[in-house]
Amino acid sequence: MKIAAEFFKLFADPTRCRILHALAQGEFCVCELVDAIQTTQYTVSRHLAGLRKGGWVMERREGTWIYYRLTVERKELIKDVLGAALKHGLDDGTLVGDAERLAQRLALREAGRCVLGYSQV
Amino acid sequence: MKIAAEFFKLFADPTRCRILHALAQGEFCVCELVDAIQTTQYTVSRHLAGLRKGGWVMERREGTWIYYRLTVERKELIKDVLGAALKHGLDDGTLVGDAERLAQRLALREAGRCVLGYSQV
DNA sequence: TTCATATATGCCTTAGTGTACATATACAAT
DNA sequence: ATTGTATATGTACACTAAGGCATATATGAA
Repeated sequence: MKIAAEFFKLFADPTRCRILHALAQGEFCVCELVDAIQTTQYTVSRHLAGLRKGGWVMERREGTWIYYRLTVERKELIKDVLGAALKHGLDDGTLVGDAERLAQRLALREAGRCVLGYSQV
Repeated sequence: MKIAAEFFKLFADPTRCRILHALAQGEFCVCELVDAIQTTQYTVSRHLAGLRKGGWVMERREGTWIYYRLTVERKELIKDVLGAALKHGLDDGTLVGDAERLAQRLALREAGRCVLGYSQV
């Protein structure tokens, strides 16, 4: 039973919920997530570390950038559950905003530039 | 955004997850839930109090028994999300066992008897 | 009124968790 | 080597939350 509870715990935190929703739409590097989720780098990194340890996400290095994506085995589960919740209007607009910011970052990625949007050295 | 996180937090605890899954299948009184979930009375009562305050469940008194059920507005949301998770095999058998015990209690209810199965006076 | 059953709750301890700050590591370029 | 960028992590702190224990409340019966 703890399996189910552990699973739902993934979405029980706003930040992690936003990260998972972003990754449910594609592969993103940490700085892109930081920009989209509008939080600090170490917060995102920590959540990703936990998700990685739990086998929910995979990483792929490309230079200094590290791209994260949902693992194949769990991708559908996550998308289905998130979809079921969103179908009932559980998003207050935050996830939509995240998606827009992610789209903007994707444009920058095309230009080969990955600029940190957060102001913390 | 906190709305979604708060919602998923409902299922982030094994006991509460089992209670909600039980209530997703019908209306049950506290002692029936205690028996099915196999925990203490005050634990169930506490969770139900929280769920009531959050507007997730409704109560209906009948003598000394108090029957709880999911509120109409949120019933489908809960069932859909739980269903999506269970579809991917997230139950280790616990929820199935709970359902069986609930069925047994329903038989007792027919006989007009609601006996506490937990041994704590 | 007294007793039995069913449910709720105040208090406490404990475990878990999310974030902030600082720092460390990894890679690329000059 | 040094600098800059991107990411990870050790430590500490604050906060939440779940369960145990005792007790209170509510209803019904004798």
